[in-house]
Amino acid sequence: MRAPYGLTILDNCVTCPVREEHLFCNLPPPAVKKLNEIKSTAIYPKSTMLFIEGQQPRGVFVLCTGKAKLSTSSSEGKTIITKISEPGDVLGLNATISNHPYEVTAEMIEPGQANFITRDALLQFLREYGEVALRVAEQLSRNYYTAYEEIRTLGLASSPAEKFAKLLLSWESKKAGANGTFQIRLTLTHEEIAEMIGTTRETVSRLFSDFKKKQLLQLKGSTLIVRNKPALEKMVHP
Amino acid sequence: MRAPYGLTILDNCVTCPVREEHLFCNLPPPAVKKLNEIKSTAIYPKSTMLFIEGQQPRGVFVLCTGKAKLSTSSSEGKTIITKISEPGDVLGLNATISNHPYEVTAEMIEPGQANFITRDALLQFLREYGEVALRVAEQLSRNYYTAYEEIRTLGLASSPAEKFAKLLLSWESKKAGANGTFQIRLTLTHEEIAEMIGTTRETVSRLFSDFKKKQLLQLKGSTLIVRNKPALEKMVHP
DNA sequence: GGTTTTTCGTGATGGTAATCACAATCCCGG
DNA sequence: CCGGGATTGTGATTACCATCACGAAAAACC
Repeated sequence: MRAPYGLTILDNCVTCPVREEHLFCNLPPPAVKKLNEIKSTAIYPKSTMLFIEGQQPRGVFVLCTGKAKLSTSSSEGKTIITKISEPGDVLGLNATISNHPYEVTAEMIEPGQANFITRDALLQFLREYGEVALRVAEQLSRNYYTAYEEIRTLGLASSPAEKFAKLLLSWESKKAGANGTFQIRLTLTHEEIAEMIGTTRETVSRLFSDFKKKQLLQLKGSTLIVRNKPALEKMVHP
Repeated sequence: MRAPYGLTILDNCVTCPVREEHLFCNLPPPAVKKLNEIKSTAIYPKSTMLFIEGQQPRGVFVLCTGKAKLSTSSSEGKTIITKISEPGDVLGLNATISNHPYEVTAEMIEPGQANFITRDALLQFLREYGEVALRVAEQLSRNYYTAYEEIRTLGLASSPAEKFAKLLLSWESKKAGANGTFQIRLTLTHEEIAEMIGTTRETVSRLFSDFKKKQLLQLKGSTLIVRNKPALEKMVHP
């Protein structure tokens, strides 16, 4: 079974091959069966807008492969990226549950597969499987904490350098490293990084230069190597 | 029945004399009865810390009278106020439900009465009355949207003046006004306003001067009169 | 009522990062 | 392999606001 863009469709993708803390993982078999009935799977190319800030919620997307960026914009075109979603994440949950307009725009930045579940089907499903509703509440709560962390970053950090350091550190978990060193694949542009920490593209460029000069950082192709994690941590809590 | 600080204790305060959208209002009588059994009512003087950021959640406070400010601080002492809570608000719900540490500090800024419900009792109560659990999910979702609005304010507004205008406008709902004019009681210090919009006390002082000079604002004692709402709106969406 | 503490107004100064501008590079598609 | 749009590096300039500093005013406290 071949899909466009050279990606293979995963059949059992609602219960993605992902970590167990995710919303639809480790469910009782009947719930999984039902989920598979109401989902619709598709492959989305890069730059696809899954949904746009302000739209009435149609339902949720469960990301199986690829990445999506969540952002919100002002009328003047200024944009902040609030999250880079990864496989296993559920997009649009808040809006769908509360029936408020989507509060963010979700755009694929790496092509990938996602399952869509309509609002009606999801609500019906939740009514049927109460234990999943509880998981939803927990997920909403986690979203809330993420939002709060963003508030702390934007409101409490005093300089772009501090926010940049914080962002770098937040990337560590992905690939556990050793003695104060870790590396990750850098898939974001400077522009996008700027939108994540509320500064300008030029400032991000200069931050990269500075951090390289200070031996905090190293760039090999698209692999970013953090060489001095303790120093970054000192910048965040000065 | 007299309480300290010249306030009268309201007996039926879980179902406060407040608007209907609140968490514990319009419940079926048995639920109300149960609530009255598990709550404990007290009057808190000004400056009381109901709970502090980072503490393990003990339970929720339902504010009946008075006001509380919710804030979060960095290690260097910089503080942002994320919300001024009013009668009817439920404080500490997210932390209590998810059993994460309180993400904010709640401090009374006007003395008032609140009902405390321990975490265990609340969870037990929610298990017993499923329909209330749904209300909780909705409340969590509302909290999330509030947090998101804060992110937009901190991340997208370009100048302190814009944030200040936005804050003033957000105060309108309290007392519906007429033709582009409304007034409110101003109970916050300049310092606190600064912490709400992420700037300094001095800048807030200067903003008040500027806005008065531009006829946007007027101050009579502690009553703040907004004289030109359209102009403020133009500042927010330039 | 007088004293202390908190809050407020306003000037002077400097640093920092936004803005503008343009060249260099990278990267993808044909 | 080549061309063109996207991305990145970096200098020069400037505006804006944080910071410091201090006195005045207001509020809280005995």
